[in-house]
Amino acid sequence: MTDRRDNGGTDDLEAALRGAGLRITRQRRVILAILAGGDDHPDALALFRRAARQDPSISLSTVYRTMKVLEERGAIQRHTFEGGPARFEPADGVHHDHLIDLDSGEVIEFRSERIEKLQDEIARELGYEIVSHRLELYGRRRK
Amino acid sequence: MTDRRDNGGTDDLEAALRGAGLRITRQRRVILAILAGGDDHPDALALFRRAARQDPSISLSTVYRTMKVLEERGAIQRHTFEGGPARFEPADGVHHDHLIDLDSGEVIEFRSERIEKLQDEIARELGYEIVSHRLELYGRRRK
DNA sequence: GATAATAATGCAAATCATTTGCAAAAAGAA
DNA sequence: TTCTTTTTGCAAATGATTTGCATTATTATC
Repeated sequence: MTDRRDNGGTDDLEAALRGAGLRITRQRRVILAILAGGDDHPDALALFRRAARQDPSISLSTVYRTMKVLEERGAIQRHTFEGGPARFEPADGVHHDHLIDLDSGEVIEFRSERIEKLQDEIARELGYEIVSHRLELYGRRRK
Repeated sequence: MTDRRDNGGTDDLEAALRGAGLRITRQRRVILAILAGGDDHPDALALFRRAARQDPSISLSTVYRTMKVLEERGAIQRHTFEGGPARFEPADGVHHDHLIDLDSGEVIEFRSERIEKLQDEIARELGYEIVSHRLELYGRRRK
């Protein structure tokens, strides 16, 4: 059995993934724990570096491959903010949009029922059905 | 003097760019005309192919370089929709957001004063000042 | 219009983020 | 433990975009 320190509640996720036919490898377990543990939106390289601290043998390809699999299974969400590389966050189920701090790169999550509703209206008026959307605000702290 | 067929009103833009210290080269003139002429959102390669029809000597690097310069001067806008390469559109001055048809790749422009206002409110509440934003709806035609 | 100074071009090579082929290693089922 | 199949690490490939450099073209000037 692996160690029993708090893993941020990844056990059930692991079970779900295993149930979906995925193998829970040492590297996947490490990555899952990092995702569940952090509250930021790391990119593949950041994830790789953090993972490498726990398991120096892990490779960047594995991080990318794992991200792809997790995304397909709906376990994480991938965001590609202006400019930079893709950044990931565990899918908590509740949809939200993002405000990116242009100075620090920090990502703040928010949610607006009213905006969501307006988006639907607009799409409908144009004869479309929304499959997904992306709303990102880029700004700086007001002093 | 070059030919005098309709150029979609690029003359004033050319003048403005020249005034900003830019040289209006044969290739830039071609690219400008294409941008002004089409009402879609072509990517660099599409732009390159269209330009090559009028001037086979043009290179893809020049297209990229021109896009960068035009963007810096505010003459065009660059959009990077999910997945694909950057796509460009002449900056008409009026801000708008985009609805991308997932089946055809077609881009429909729209504008919602109410959404803009809500975005400002949200940013303000979070202690931020919006510098730019991006709102993209991805959907399919409702049948 | 000729000329000089400087910006822009084409090409190939470089870069960045990400993906992929492949042989070796590990996971899960039996 | 054994077998089958997935996953891994590594290196090489990819796709989009950028860049170095020698050459060419544009524009201000005479």
